[in-house]
Amino acid sequence: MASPRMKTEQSFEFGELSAQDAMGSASESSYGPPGAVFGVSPPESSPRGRNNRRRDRPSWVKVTYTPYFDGHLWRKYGQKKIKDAEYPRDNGQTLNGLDLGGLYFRCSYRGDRQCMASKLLQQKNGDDPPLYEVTYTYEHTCGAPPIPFPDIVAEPPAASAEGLVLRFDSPGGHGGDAQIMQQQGQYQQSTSRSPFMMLSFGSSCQTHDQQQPAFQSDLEPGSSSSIPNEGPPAPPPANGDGDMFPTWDSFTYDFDSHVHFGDHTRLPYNSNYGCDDF
DNA sequence: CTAATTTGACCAGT
DNA sequence: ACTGGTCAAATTAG
Repeated sequence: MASPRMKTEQSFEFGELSAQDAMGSASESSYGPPGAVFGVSPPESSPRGRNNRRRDRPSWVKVTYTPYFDGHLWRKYGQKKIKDAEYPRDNGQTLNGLDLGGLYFRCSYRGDRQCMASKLLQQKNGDDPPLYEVTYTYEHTCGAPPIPFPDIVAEPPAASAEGLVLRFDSPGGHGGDAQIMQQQGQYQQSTSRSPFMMLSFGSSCQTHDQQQPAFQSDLEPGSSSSIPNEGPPAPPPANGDGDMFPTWDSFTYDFDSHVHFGDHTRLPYNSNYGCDDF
């Protein structure tokens, strides 16, 4: 074959979406595009850009400490050193000795469900617990509900302590709480392959039924953001079934005392395996 | 063996 | 022309 590249990408257009979340400040973040319109036609047209100009693509930014834990399974499909990126990635570490400023991920179900959700990770600062800016593009159309995860409470190292204490509180009492002492720039790596931070918790992943038609998200329990998607904004905590968490992607950063982010996910993008393993 | 990750190249958008 | 974003082949890990 002489066709080296055959790309079949998205092609629907959106009005205009810009990152209005956690812009430069880790005060709040949302997983779902604040004003995005979902449920658009599937991709089927110009291969790589045409109707879906980069500018027209729905995207929203999220600042988090756990870019890899957002409740969805991602597959890395590329990385690029962004010119403006000052920080390569994890605590100054490089991937295979490579300095990169952006990691590109796409939904693992893209091939199966034509889910074109993707995200771009960019380290925001070089702090000890590096802050990442995650630029999400397109909503998840795979229908895969975000994987429940306990709330994470990151407390800054004590006056004399050097480690970072991460507390995983389970909202619904899923028995998912653990304390991880993170030593200076020493994340626990699961596999020799994944250069990213991986934390192991003893939380049991719930068998998330596929009742969720489509992934939902909300900013905060208090602010009823209007997501023109469907269904009410994340219902109360997993009181009964535990389908979803209230603040799935809410994340509050308190420099005053501690970091609070309900950014839950289960496993690193490392694999496709869902919670069925737990 | 299968699947995911890595890496360089290519293409599109700005 | 440059940068960013995506793909696809190769490699590695599980």
